[in-house]
Amino acid sequence: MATPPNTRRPDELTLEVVELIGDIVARYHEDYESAAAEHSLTGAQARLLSLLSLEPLPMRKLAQKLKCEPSNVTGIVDRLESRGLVERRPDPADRRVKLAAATQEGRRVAKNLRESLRFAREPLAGLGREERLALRGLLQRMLRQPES
Amino acid sequence: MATPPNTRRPDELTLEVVELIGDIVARYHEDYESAAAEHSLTGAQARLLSLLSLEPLPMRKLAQKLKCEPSNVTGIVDRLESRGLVERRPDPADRRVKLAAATQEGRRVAKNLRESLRFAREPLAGLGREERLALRGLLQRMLRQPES
DNA sequence: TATTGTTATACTCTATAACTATA
DNA sequence: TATAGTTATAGAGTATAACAATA
Repeated sequence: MATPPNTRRPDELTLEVVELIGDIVARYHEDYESAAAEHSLTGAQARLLSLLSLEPLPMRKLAQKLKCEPSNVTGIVDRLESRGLVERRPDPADRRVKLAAATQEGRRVAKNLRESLRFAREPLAGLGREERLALRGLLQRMLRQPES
Repeated sequence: MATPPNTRRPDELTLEVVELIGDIVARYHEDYESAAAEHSLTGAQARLLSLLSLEPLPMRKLAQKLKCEPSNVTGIVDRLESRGLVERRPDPADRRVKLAAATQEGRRVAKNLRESLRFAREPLAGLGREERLALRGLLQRMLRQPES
């Protein structure tokens, strides 16, 4: 028999776990925003800069990754560009495309940002290696669930 | 000897777990925002309404819980009030205070909102009872870590 | 004097629609 | 025609500072 569609009301344990995840999410966000603020960045700017610290991306692609409209990306990149953290380059293959890329300074800031994320150290500090392995496995399985 | 302050660079496994948590956070947020949008609410409005569905709160207290300035709460409550989901009541004990409270309709919307949070069902659907118990334990221990 | 809530202001993020330059 | 990026616009969230009412 196939698994029935999951339309039942979640049980007590599930709700409890969902609430805990909500707490983790809140904690993660606070840490992320305050780490960004320490570098005079907004959350959106920090996320975009972090993406670009890995590789240059077309504006369109950035919008997809940030899950926002392309018109928003223009403004965020504008602000980062005016601070010298990001630059726009032409795409040799398609003259319509502009590639946004982190400058050297931008990569430096992105690196500092990553390292100042307290969340990376503190909440996990109470877990031993075995527990982190277990947590990793559980999170991986959760993320492997279909979108809908 | 006391445990040394945790200033070391996080190891590979920790970074991996942090990244997974980042993915979970992103997924949770998408779901939360889209559940809110289905009820024509913004994320901030949904969070505030959810708080008030439990108990009436002074504007000041709401700002603390939402971790924003009190002046912002005025606007969010204004918008919810204009839709009949929230109302302001005087506090008999202190005439400076205004208590924000969910209306009956507001509580109904908050309940729907909670139940339409897909995150409560799907990502956890792949985990059995034992795994959920393990996850709960791990998350609880993470949240028990000090703030700083 | 201190506190509560509000107003005024300015900035950022957001979506939508219209525009341009390329393809 | 279709696509990439931009501009214009309007609404919402945010912090800061100043204010009225109350403690």
